Amino acid sequence: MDGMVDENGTVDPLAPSPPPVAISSVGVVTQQQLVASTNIVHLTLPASNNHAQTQVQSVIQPNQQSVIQTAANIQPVLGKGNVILVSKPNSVIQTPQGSLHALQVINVVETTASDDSYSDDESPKKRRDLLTRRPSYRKILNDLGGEPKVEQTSSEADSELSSHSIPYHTVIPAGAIQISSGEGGQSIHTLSMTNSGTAGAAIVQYAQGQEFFVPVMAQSGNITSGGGEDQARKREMRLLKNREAARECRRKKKEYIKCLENRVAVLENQNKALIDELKSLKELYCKQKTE
DNA sequence: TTGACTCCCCGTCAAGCCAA
DNA sequence: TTGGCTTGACGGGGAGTCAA
Repeated sequence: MDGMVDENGTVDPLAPSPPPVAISSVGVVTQQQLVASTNIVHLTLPASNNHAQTQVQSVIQPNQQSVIQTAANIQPVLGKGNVILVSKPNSVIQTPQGSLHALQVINVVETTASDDSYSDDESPKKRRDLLTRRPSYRKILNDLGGEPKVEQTSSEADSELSSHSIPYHTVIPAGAIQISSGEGGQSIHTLSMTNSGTAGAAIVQYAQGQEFFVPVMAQSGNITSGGGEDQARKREMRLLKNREAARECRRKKKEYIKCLENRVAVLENQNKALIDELKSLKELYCKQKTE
């Protein structure tokens, strides 16, 4: 993960917690996106004190205390008595300088069944289901809060996909259309539909810098002349949709793997912190014993 | 330069899941 | 029950690397 520091951070969980802070004192750290009911916390620290805007992301365990790791450059921002609010009580923020920042809990929305992928108290039925088939990446990522845009408007999807040069198709009504690509709407293509006289629609598939591909989508019994052609078109449609679905699925899978890797990093640091704590407690105990 | 190897991405198929 | 969606599995192709 960008900006995540794995090894430098140490946590002192025994550090005294500051008294509860009024919510009004939180102004310096802006929560741009804090999904209290999910496991991922996105924070954007505002550009201040000559610091560029900084993003923090952490995976919060559903039923555990959690650790938020930060990059080195946001330590000055975090170190001035600011409070980051998360929905999980008793969590800690881990920074390369080893500072501990107490967290105050606000707006707690308890996780519900959306956490069933990882929660400890799964019903036997759910557990059985998980053994037979994994939940979809879309569901997992929605649960994690990493993919809030389940329903995209077509324009959003257009801009996102075109910006990544992903081949993309869309179903459009019959008639002439204009498609713009690039910022500011330059490079506008006008496309006349070959089936504009029919009631059918067409599928437009395009990618940045590529030619248009405009197959005609057959309305059942409308254009086709025989069952064989109809079946061939149906197959073509199915393949086209599945192609898109596979692409999307792979994207989700990569995102899911990234989330898991983040979680591993967080847990490793948490484990390291707990080991350190145990060590220091042992030392303290031995010291007191000898006195 | 070339062949072997690896990695990544893609398209397709098939099976399971799920909402209507 | 069924049609559409999701995803694991499989194979192919392109790009990069490395030793011969």
